[in-house]
Amino acid sequence: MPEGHTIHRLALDHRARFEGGPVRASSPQGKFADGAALVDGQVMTTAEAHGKHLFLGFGPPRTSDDPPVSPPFDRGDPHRSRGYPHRWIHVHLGLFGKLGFGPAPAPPPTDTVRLRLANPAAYADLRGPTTCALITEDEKRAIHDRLGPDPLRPGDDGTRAWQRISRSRTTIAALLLDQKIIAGVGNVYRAEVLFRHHIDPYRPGRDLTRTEWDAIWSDLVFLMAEGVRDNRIDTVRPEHLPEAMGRPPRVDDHGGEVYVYRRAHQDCHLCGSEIRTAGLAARNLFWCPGCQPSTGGG
DNA sequence: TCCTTATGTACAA
DNA sequence: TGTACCTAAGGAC
Repeated sequence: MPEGHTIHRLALDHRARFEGGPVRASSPQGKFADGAALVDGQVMTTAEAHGKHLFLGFGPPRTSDDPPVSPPFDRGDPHRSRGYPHRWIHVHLGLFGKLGFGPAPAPPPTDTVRLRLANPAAYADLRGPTTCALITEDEKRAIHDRLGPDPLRPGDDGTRAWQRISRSRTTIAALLLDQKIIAGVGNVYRAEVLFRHHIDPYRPGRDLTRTEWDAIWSDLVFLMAEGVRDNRIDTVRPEHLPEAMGRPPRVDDHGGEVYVYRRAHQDCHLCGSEIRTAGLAARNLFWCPGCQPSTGGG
């Protein structure tokens, strides 16, 4: 169930359990056997996310022969300043991938576990990723270079995205899923943020105003940070929650409250119109024709 | 037990 | 635009 918030949360969860100590790595499924063998016994130096991409950093353990490391060179990561090739495991969950954590002792893995990481206290099992590969620092940089700004990355802002959106004839719904333009937004946040800002998903990017885009960006910063904190997507404002409006809560396998995502043919919580759905670029789009009217001309 | 579906992406034609 | 890829859950039989 991965949009950007999931991946940033996974980076935090890896750091909490593994950062700074040696980790055992294995690939019970076998498809990542070579990569797992290369990082087995190394120290996880950090874990970070950009959009839906997860990067787990590894370096050799320090020994008593190693010189002490002093700031500012360690940057919290002595292994990267000692001339060793620092390695990364690049993970992309795709549509089906999952990462599950548990306390030690780890149970016997099933044969779908692509990568198991373990230390004396915890384990993590990766299943079904679209990508799990060992990469270099240069290869990692290339991935960052082809991704747009991420609402969850400190220091990123929406300006770079706006430069492309404001010149594009492509619909805003398609642009929001284009990871080169903005990284981390998936099908749920796309549908929900357009609803929250009353924007017709079919409007061309260049018909948005700067003010509208800035509001969308800052709303994504807010919503996705909440998503990291709660580990789920909730997009309904307090005054529109089931308790506030006296309607039954959503019964669904995703948990969070939403306005339009996967609510096709149901009534809009706010205006009562029937929520619509349509295929757009091989994904299901959801919107409310009442709250997100086409602005004419298009 | 089979079929469908899913919060994703890449590549071919 | 279509299709391939990866997994698991839920529903229909």
